[in-house]
Amino acid sequence: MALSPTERAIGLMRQSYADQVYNHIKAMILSGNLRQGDKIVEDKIAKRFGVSRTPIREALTRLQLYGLVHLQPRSYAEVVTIDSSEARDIADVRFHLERMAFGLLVERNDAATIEPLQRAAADARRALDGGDRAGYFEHDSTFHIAAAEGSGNGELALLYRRFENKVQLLRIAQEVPIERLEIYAQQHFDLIDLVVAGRRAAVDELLNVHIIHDLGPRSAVASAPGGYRTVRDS
Amino acid sequence: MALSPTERAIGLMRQSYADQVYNHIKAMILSGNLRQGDKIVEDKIAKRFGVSRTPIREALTRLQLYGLVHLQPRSYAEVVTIDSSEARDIADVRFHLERMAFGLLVERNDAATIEPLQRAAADARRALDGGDRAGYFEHDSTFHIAAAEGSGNGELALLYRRFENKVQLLRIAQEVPIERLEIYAQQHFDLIDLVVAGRRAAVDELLNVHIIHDLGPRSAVASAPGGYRTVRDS
DNA sequence: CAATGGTATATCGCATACTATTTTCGGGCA
DNA sequence: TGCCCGAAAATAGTATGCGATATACCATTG
Repeated sequence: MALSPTERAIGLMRQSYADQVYNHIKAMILSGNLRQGDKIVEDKIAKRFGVSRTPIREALTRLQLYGLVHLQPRSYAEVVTIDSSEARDIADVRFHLERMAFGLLVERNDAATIEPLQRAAADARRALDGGDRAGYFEHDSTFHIAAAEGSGNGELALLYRRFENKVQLLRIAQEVPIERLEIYAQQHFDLIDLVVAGRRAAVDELLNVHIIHDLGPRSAVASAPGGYRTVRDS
Repeated sequence: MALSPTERAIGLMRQSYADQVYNHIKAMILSGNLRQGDKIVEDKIAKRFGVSRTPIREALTRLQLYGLVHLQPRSYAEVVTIDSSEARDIADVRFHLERMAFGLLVERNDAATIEPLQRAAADARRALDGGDRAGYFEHDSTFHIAAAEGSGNGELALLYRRFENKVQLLRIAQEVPIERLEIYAQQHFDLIDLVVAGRRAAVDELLNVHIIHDLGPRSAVASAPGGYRTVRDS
């Protein structure tokens, strides 16, 4: 894994080993190659990547702070396991963060800001039509992250991007049936339409449906008049 | 800083050096001993603490992820500087997180959950009366963290505790005049009263005033009927 | 005197080695 | 047979050293 002469000659600043390892392990977790509860041993990974434990440890520290791995002091690390109660909590927090993001999107009412959402929504549908489940999840993430980014609030974007890791982990574990994914894919378009129409209350309601879906009752937003039924009914 | 025989004999599991250093630097930043933009050099800190750079680096990595320091690759680290635009963003995000927390508190309507808030509010007032500015900030933090903890949503509590670091950093930097702190201290009690009274809309409005205060216009929550004027007017 | 370039210094990134703790596992004992 | 204990293995925590890169400083030139 040492730097090749070519790489050095080109001189483009490569990522640090810690960065690369971080991205790789994260991808392994979020793609399901590493499952919840799987043991992670620094030495093993170090040998696998051909680097020392030092950058591995840094990567694991970051993964811990992003909530993807659990570091047991003096013992080994594990991929976090999310029980159903935590899943509820995550969905609730996510709902509130996204409500903020979409609220700002409605206020901005800017076509250029919406464009990445449309692209992601379209990509997600295409992936689903092609039976590419992992691809769908990818674009689903992109859609929601684009909303946070488009809000214009950098802190929200930052917070959401981090939080989204856990959401993705959850998505993997839940094994949602394909028919439900179809519904989600459609709701992305519906959300965009409602944002463009400036129907803030309806956006909130649909977001609640989209995010909390069937995790059971708790913390629903109060139903607003003129809520979400079929889109384009206004 | 090596472990004394006594410490080892007692056998109480001490924190790792990395933990201790993390806590110490964090405290230095949040107490104003380290100011925004101050240079942080691993080797210097290592020598100061009498440990090697390894645990220092781990601590700095964590501080970076909590948004308190900025790590410049291959160069030295700095305490983050928050400009006024970021300050706005932070306040906005904080408002939305706290609105969620207090909303759940209202729903729970549980005296035992409220108790820590009352204690923190009282402590804050006492500190302020005693002219203990740092003490006030401490208890102010405790109050809001207690709200997040009391929400019953573990993820929210986690997220908020992390986010609160930046809020505290901001508090230090802003040098809010003492008269304003007086107002904040009172608002803590008002918030509790509104929560107990179950007046959710009024809680939202007061939270907005309490958190966004005078940072300029943006993202205010819609004023609800029967909003916040003087407390106990219901 | 300002701008530019080059060299010295400061500082980090990573590898390696050692230590301390935890975990595992097998054998003796009730 | 089941359990406890101890030794061995596994594993993380920390120290140290070297090499790479960024920063700072100074000289040279226009």
